[in-house]
This record gives sequence, C-alpha cells and structure tokens, in this order.
Amino acid sequence: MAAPRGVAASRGRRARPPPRSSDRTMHRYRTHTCSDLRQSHVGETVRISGWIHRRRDHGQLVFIDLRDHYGITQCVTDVEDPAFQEVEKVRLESVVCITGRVVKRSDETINPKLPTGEVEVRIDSFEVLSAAEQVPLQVNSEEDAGEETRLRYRYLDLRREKVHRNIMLRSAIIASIRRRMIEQGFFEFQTPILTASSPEGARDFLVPSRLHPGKFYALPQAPQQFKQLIMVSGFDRYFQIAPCFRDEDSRADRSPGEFYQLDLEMSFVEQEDVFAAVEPVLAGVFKEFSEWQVPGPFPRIPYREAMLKYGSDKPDLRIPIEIADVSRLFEGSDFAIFAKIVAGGGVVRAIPGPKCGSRAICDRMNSWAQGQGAPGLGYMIFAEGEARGPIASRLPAEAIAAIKQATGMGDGDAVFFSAGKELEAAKLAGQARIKLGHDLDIVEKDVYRLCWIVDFPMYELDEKTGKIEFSHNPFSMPQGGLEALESMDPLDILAFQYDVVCNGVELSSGAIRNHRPDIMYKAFAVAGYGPEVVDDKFAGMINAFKFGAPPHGGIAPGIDRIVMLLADVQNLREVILFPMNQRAEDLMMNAPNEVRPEQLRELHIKLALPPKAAG
RNA sequence: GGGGGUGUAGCUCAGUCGGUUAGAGCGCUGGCCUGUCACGCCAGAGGCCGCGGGUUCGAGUCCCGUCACUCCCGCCA
Repeated sequence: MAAPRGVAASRGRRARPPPRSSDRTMHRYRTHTCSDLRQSHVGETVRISGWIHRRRDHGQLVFIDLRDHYGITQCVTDVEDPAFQEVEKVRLESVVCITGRVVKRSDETINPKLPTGEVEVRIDSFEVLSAAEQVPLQVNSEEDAGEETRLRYRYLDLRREKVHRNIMLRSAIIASIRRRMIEQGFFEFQTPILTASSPEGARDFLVPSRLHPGKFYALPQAPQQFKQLIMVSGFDRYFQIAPCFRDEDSRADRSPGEFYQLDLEMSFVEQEDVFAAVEPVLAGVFKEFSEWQVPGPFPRIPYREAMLKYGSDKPDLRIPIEIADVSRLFEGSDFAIFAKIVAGGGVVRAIPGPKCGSRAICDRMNSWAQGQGAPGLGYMIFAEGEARGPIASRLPAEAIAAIKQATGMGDGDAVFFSAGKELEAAKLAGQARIKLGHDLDIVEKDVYRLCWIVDFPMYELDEKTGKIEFSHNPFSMPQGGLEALESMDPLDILAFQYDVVCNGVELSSGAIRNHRPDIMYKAFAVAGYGPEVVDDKFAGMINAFKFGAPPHGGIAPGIDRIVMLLADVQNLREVILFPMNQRAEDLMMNAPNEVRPEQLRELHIKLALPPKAAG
C-alpha cells in the first residue's frame, strides 16, 4: 500500500497549471508541481520546488526524490554535473528548487509506483531555498513518532503522507458537506465567538472583560441559542461549520477544548423533517468518501430499546449480539444473588456468547467484568443438550429453556449475565457485548451502520441528590407538550430529542425545540427552577419566544468524528491540523501560557494560585 | 480527582533470572559504489536507560516516590 504521494483521491485536484516553461520567463520557483511530469514533457526544461524526501547516493550518481503537496518526482545528477556536490550534501527535508530537463526513463528503470515514474529530471541547476537541520521525526517514514514529538513538531508530522492525506480528506469532506447543505436549501451564517456563559452543560472557557471589570465572556459550547434565535429571526434554514468550546477532559474521540460541528436548524419542522434533511447529507458524505457500505434508511431505535438490546445509547450495530432482559426468570429463583437483586427492583440482562462455551472464556469474561468495577459476570454454558454452571444448576428447566429462547444460544455457546440496578446492569451488558464482538472477531467489516436513537427521556433522576434533572437539552420539546408536563410522572416524559450514531460513535445530538414560553417555564419548573431562572439565564431566548417564534428543530453532527470514522483512525488528533495534547496544551505554540502582569492588570485580574503552582 | 499502560541514541524499538564494555533499524558524519527508487557496502560519532530515593557485593532490570506522554473512569445539557 505504498501509495505514492499525490495519487490518493483525497489528496485533491492539481494546482492550477503553472506558467509554461520557457527559458526566458520561467517562474521563479516552479513551472510544474512534483506530480505533473509525464512522458509528454520529455525534452522540456522545467523547474520544480519542494522538500528532499529521500536520497540515494551511488557515489558518482545521486537520485533525489523531490516532494511537494502534490507528489514526488525523481531527480538525478552525476559527478559530471556542476550541481553534483551540493546535491550530494543537502540534508533531508531541506527545501530546494531544481531546474532541469525531463528525460524518459529506460524501460527497466520505470517506477510503476509513482505517477511520475516514467520520467525523471536531469538536474541543471540546484538551489537550496531553505536548509533543514536534522529533523526530530522522520517525514518519509510510515511509522508514527511519539505523540509528544508529533505535536511539538506538528508541521513536520503533517508533511507525512498519512497525516497529510487525513487533513486533505477533512478538507474535502467539509467542502462536500457545504455543497450538500446549500443544495438542500440551507444558508451558512456565523455566530459570535465571545458570548455569555450559560449555566447548563459543560464547563465554559471564560474570557475576562477589560471594559467591564469582574465580568466575563464565555466561548460558546455550541451556537445553540444563536441558531434558535436565527430561526426566530425568520431565516428558516441555517447551517454552519461551527467551532465549539468545552472545558472538559479529553478522550480519544473527544478533543480537549475545541471541536467542530455541522450545526444546523430548521423552522416549521417535526422530527421526521430533520431526519429527512440530514440523513441524505450524512449518507452521501459517508458514501462519497469510502468504499464501505452505508445501509439506509438509518434505523430508528428508541432510547429504552437501545439501552436494553445494546446496553448503550450509542450502539455499534455491526456487532450481531442482542442483549435480553431475563429478570423475570430469576424472580424468586434459587439463585439467591440475582433473585435478591430483582426483588430489590434491579434487573438481570442476558448477553449471548456464541461459541463461548468454555470455562476458560467465561472465567476470563468474569475477571474482565471485575476489572470494570462490577461484582462479576454470571454465565451459563450449553453443552450436550444441557446447561452448566452455578447459575444453571439453580434454575428450573423452563427458565433455562426461556434463556436459550431469548438469546438463541445452544450447544457450544454461553450466556453471560449482568445483574444490578437497571442502568448499571445495562451498561455492563453493553460493554460485555462490545468486548465479545471484538474478542470473537464478529464485528461486521467494511460498513458504516448509522442509526437514529429517538425518544430520549426528558428528565432523569440524579442518583446522589434524588432531584429531577434535564437529561439532555433543556430546550427540547417534551412529547405531549404542556399536558405531559402537567399530568405525567416526569421520569416517564419523553422528549423530541435524538442522536445519530455510527458504529458505536455518537455523531450528533439534536432536538425539536421548545419554542413556547409557557411550556418552557413549566419544563424548568419540573426540574425545580422558577421562572426567574429562565428569565435571568436565558433572557435572550425566552424574550424572543414572546414575539412570535416558529416551531423549529435541528441537530449538530460532529465534524471531527465524521472525519475520524472516514479516515478509519482511532484518535481525533489524526484528523486535526494542530491538536492539543490530552492535558489541553498546545506543545507547538506553548499554550496555555503565562501573561505579562500588565495584561492581567488591564483585565482587573489577580492570581490566586494553588500552593503547588505558586512556586 | 481516580485506575491502567509506556518512558533506553535525533526517531522507532530490543535488552533473558539482577551480573563483564547497554544493542538493532532508520537518521547523522566520513569513505566506496553510474540506474537506484525503503539502493547497497565499510567505518564513525551519538546514552543522566525520564527524574529522585531505596534494596543489593552489583540495578536499564526489583521496591517507593515523582514527572511526562497515553488509554480509560469521573466529567462531557
């Protein structure tokens, strides 16, 4: 897969044709790029510029692979040439300008791996535009350097084929998204970067105000309120490739600090209208930039069903394992641990383990579960028409038959059991499902399985405080509207709130918004907030809704994650030009950094550092 | 805030049970080589084995602490 630079489709189109070669008016730096030259150029004198990618020194004869954004061209010089000495000495990654004659390579020396491999450039003159010191990471290597080196010298890392290609893929994906959104009748608008802190959600990044001592702007966690106000302003269909800022800890699929969303909002729509607008954009992009299957239409899976069958609200549908609830079978059973859990309102979930019918595998799963902080993972092994294991021996035959029925398992298989409080049991079962999928190598390959998760609950119970809280976005419209808020148990109320999930990665959250002030005040009241909280914290939006707001809704798929999936990489840093490290530091630019005392004084800020950092 | 992994040459890594002078590939320096394309061959320079402490006759290796990078939990409406 030694694809030469410049051939990958994602690498993009060629540069506009450079000026024609002619000895008198030759361009200062180049007449062609390093991917341009073909047999048809043989005989022409050309000029190309780029980096020294690799050198092969034969003593009397030196080959140089010259690399630019577009590709690689082999240049050659021998001891007779005046430029020979310099060419032999120049260090890798130096930037040079080469003028020379395009010559045809003899049949045996053609390199079929290079698009320019039928020709080479005989060096007439050789100019070093910028000499390189020894580089701290190898640009011409497939092998990644350590993260710290890669980030500190990101501009070198970005020269490497693989990373360069990922970034170009990102560029092409964003261009495609823009085109598709505009074709669907959306308009792109920009929203403020300096805005107000909002009490909900993630931790804000704050920006002190010079003009208003003691006051702060916040960077937007998302343009949420602005896009709703755009709808109230009558623009009907908005989108933006929007930067979002959240001061939360990072993960492999969660950048520290900042990330980009395809933010969009539509007026006069219901949930299905949003799906109908977004699904073709996402499906189109996934199909355009990969060879993998993208089955559609995306299935719609209610939240509760997802939590039951997949143990997650972001199920990886490539794994052909479905969890079943078997709580009822353990009710009052002789297997006391589970019986007690069920009696106490807990649940027992059964995870099918195809071809897992061995003690070794089951013990391994059990210790894995303990490593996850669970008490353990029960199991039942099927062999020779019977069920074995400590659980099986305490269950009546009918219950075992029912478990077989529910999981579809038989001889040679196993069933694992996750028991406990509903959410915990479901999550452990979900993690076990993923582990089994990977361990057994039964994850479907070469496919992007996207789905909609719908009917998220409007509220949830905070385990610690026992208080009712918004489970997602407080601006979502509750299903059933005002009547539901007034008459139902808050924990039973669903919201018009939805996610898009792809292969176990949450791409996006969205909702039909609550555009009615009366319902808004009531929704907050249920969560224990008086109208003054709404008026104070969401003044702009609640006021706007009092002057005629269209029903509206939207969604905001994560750009970085889409690119990550399409680039088939495991970490967001691979698809971001200048990412920060896990501790939210930019090792290249040295951010965050201390500032001059005058700057702080201007901002009316005095530092109160923790004892450790003070020294 | 918590748990796991990693840290040895400029880079990627090996280093056995704790035992002589710490190795390899790439890169770098010098030499040889006129058809290579991950060129080949010879020689050389380059090491606070992350840092500090401990155990030991002896520590890259074992123990404790600490720092850095990373993955995960918490967190992320």
